[in-house]
Amino acid sequence: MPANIFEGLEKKGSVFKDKQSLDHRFLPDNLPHRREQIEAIATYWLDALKHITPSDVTIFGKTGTGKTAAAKFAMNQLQDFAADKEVKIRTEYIRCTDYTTEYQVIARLCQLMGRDVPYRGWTKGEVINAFRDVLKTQVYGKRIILIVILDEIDILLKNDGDGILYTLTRTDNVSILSISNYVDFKKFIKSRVLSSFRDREIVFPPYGAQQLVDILGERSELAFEDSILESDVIPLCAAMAAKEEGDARYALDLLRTSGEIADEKESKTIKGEMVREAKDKIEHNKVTDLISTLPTQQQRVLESILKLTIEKEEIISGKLYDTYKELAKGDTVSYRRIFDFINELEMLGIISTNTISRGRGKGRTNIITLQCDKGILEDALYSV
DNA sequence: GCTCCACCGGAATAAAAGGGAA
DNA sequence: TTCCCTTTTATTCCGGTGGAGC
Repeated sequence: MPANIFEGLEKKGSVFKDKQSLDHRFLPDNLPHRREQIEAIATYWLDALKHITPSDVTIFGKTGTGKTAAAKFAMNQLQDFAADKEVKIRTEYIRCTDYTTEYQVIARLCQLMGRDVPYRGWTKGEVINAFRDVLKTQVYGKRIILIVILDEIDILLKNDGDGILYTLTRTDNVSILSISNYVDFKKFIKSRVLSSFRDREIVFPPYGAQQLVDILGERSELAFEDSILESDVIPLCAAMAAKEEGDARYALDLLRTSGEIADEKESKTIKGEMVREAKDKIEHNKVTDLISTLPTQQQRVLESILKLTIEKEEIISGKLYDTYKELAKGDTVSYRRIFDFINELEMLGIISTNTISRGRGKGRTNIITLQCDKGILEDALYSV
């Protein structure tokens, strides 16, 4: 009987020196090709050091363009710089996928600033009052300045309306840095709020293949020992990610997964073919994870879509609902609900829809197409 | 008992584009 | 050919219900 099971596994060795630096949440000391954007943020925030509430700032850009990293980077720099100055600046980061309503965000802010607030039971007004009360705290004889980063704000606005912006913009020592994936997220903001939300916009363009190579290069120095990577690995990861709209997160994922595959195969080096393998694996995991967290009814909808796709039927919304009713056997929700599900599935990128009109007498319809691999979906759906 | 909020569905309204009138 | 009409469904609006934390 061998000793501890971990002992044997630990001895196996690994291509990684520091795997964490390939995590997309890892914040490196240097963000290649984002200096301009970070400086732009810093310029707007300069006011805070003079004790003026900075303008609100909005960052746009697709997934994996470094928005969150740049914002956090700027935030840390500001904190460092302000530390020994006679000005009290607080910066708080909130991801709106974790705090999905105005109430939750405000309550979270109170918590972060040391005021305990219950999750439920209080009215929205009470929480807002508590929040404003905390902000009255004076340091060096002046009020503190609060900079709130609202990451993925489009989710919050879509879910809960623009109340959060209304509240925050009307609190005078608060500045908002919002991060959005979509340029048109302002359509969720009503004009009465928009007038007080005078934001400066910063756009984060997708990374090009060469820029991705630079990023991966820096990270791989942290993550791997020398001469682990074969020369074509990084360019391959970069090229694949560049195709995915310049998504650096995806590029890092590819590199990390390739490394894991190398470990599994007990290979001393990472080869180009492993990147291709990694690509399939990531796709597979993404879909499987996503689907396992979906509510039952939504899975049924997806099942219906899969069934119709396999039968090579053109999927229109009416037919989809029929199929769904068949599959769900009585335990159904209304078409109204399915409509929302379809939207959510589209947001997740599993399906895509195209509404067309068939002309006079035939009306409108939605054509739905599956965006992910049939086989992967089938596995994910029936393996749970 | 109060509030928030996720989930739900009915009803009203908007939209697209082929068909048919001019 | 042009332009408006029709149809059917997409989409929005809005209010109800019930569980959960307090």
